[in-house]
Amino acid sequence: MLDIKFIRENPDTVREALRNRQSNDSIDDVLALDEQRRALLVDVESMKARRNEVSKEIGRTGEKPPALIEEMRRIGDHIKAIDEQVSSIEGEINDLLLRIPNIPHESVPVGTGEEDNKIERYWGEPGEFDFTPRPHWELGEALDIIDFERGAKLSGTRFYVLKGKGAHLQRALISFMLDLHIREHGYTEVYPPFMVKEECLVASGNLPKFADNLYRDVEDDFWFVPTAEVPLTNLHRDEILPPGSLPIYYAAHTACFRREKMSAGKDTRGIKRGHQFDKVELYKFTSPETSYDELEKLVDNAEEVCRRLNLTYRVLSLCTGDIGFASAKSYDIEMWASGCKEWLEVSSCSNCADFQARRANIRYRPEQGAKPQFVHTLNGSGLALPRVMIAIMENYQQADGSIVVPEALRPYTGFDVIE
RNA sequence: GGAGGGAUCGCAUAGUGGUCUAGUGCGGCCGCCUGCUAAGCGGUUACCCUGAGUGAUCGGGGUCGAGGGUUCGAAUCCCUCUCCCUCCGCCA
Repeated sequence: MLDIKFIRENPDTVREALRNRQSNDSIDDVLALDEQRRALLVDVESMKARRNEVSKEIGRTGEKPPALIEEMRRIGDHIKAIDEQVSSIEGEINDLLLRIPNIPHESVPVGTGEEDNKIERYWGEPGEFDFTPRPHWELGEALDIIDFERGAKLSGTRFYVLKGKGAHLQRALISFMLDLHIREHGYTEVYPPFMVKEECLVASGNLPKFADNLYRDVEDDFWFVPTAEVPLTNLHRDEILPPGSLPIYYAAHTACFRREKMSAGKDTRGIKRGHQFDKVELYKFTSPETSYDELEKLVDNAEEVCRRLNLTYRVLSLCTGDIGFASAKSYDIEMWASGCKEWLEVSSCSNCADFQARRANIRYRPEQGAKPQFVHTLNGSGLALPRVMIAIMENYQQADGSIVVPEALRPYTGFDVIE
């Protein structure tokens, strides 16, 4: 969330940021409430000061003049009443702040939607085929490595079963990606819970606004993670990291669970958008000074996966109208898929600056004795499994319907071709 | 799921209604002393909100797991919750 002090002091900057995001949010209410709150505080705190003074005096002397006790009783009632007002106003302020999106970084292109995203670079060429390349759902069924029918039997629409070499290929990809990031890019592997408490999703920015894309267990207040970003953000919640601890790099493989209600009917074919999918996530805690450099490195770490797999991709810088709620700046990586002939989003890499850190109360001490500051948090997929599976299947397919396994994965699969 | 015990300043502990402005030890930091180191001595040691000031700063409020309650006054008494530990049950 945004700092109320920053909003108070820079209302026009915030309003412009909201406009650029195509957001209807207003900061007028929050500013008015903030002013009310501070006025009440001045009032109630002077009463508390008086009460403390008298209590101390009674303690010291042991005398209890009835008139004074009577005054204190009245002051006590006033304090209680105003405290209740303050906490109710603080609740309102907080509710409002939690729904205001992050301010885009100055380097983010201004635009209204997807069409204004800026293409930063391309890598590789769309493959040439001397036959008509088939979409992955046809290949997957023919090779008996994806079972859509039984997936639906078990769990309904948007579920599938990976089988045989299909399941093995995904597992190989996961190990390959994790090993790359851990051995060569300096990340620490993390295996987090897949179910977390509500407060974790507030900290990450998924709640209160995006509850309709989340699965939950009401009885025990467990929410299924929509991405490993959620538990990773919360790893250091309510901590002050000691000097010298930044940057911290984490990589985690988890399943991700999403309702995808908003996009009902969209992308129902194949494995592009399921309710459950696996992802290797990259996450960084950094100082504010380095976070934008760290974002570039993070994107490059994710791109390296594409390059090692020899899969054609492009990188987009998302415009103000398209970046996520918590993000100050985001790059998407899209892989070309020859069968369905589209660019598939396999990674979204974001610098959330101090937006999540403020919600999660994650700070660091720049040096011994210095004041704590909010860290910057960054996240990016490295990468999302199903769409990489699609790209491999469709781009590495042969005329006979078999699929060649990318060189880099063979140590992990033990087979060179799926046929 | 049942029974019991616990949560205090970075760590360890003291504190059972007012002199707690939370003590002490360890660790950390600064200084002194001493050829060096160690020891010793002295000082220091959290976070949030808010008011005044251009500012270094100064004042006020709050925080003893969280939230409520009793009281003029709560680390301390009462209630609810969370987490940890021990035992029993169940279980991969």
